[in-house]
Amino acid sequence: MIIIKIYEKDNLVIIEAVNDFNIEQTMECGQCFHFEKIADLEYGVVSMNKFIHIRQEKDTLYCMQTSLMDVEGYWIRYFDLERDYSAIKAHLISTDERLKAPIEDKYGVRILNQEFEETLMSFIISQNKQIPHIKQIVRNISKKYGIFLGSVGEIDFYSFPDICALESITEEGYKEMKTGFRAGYLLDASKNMTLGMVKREKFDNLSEDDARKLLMSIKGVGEKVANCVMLFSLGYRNSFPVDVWIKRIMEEMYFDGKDTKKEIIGEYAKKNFGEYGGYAQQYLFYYGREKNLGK
DNA sequence: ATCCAGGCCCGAT
DNA sequence: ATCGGGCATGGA
Repeated sequence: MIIIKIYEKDNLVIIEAVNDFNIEQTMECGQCFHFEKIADLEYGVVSMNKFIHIRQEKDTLYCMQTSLMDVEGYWIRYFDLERDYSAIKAHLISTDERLKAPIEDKYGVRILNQEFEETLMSFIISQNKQIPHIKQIVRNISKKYGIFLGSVGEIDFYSFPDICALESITEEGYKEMKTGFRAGYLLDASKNMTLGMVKREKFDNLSEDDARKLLMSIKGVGEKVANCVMLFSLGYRNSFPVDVWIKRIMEEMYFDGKDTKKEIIGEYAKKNFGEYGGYAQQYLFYYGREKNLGK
């Protein structure tokens, strides 16, 4: 049972008694590309035409440039603060001792509930790119096609274009955003969304396999991107994306350092981590990437 | 300079 | 079914 206290004071929204949460770990672990670090444990975050300026001190979150309504109605769920991560972590460690170090080191990671459209577009952009480049492209697209939401010092924040705004972007437009060969993929994704073949509501009652199949009907969306979208925006917390990093990390930790196909790694995760696969993946990914595991 | 990045498509076996 | 080359762009 999770009990957090939310109230308004001096033009701030304060969230108290938050456990298993670290704003830096949650933002920097690689699941999200639309935020800026302001200072230690202080971030500006954009999602769904909303902006929040948030600072953490121990188990208290100070929310600025937002409202009580948005914190209660949107950000609590965005940061996944209503979920009992102590139980999740205890379960994972009890099923696999090897997860203990990653989980204890990255104790404050939470899987965000991100907006579907932006997440899909962002992870299409992510292929064959490094995280800073991905952030830069998302920033550029938002600045050109989104809406100004606010600023902190010199840093301006813009919304990622909604479906309506996406409709106006051509393949040339995406290329101007330096998306390279992904421009055609992005166009196909936005067409699928504006024409209604792929939209958020369609996933409400879809099995994991059907959801993945639907996402992969978009050109430029393979298994890895589909799994990321499912995990980070559609609530499929069992989804275990296997990228080059997770492949290396899993080979080192679970396959005796031997070259192993992504498919085999995915099957291993499904069998051993089950419903908690997504959490395991994120602890392993963040921990392993920072420690350069397998390289 | 060469290599590679939170991959995927496509054509050749 | 599986494998490898190619792909835009930018940083190490």
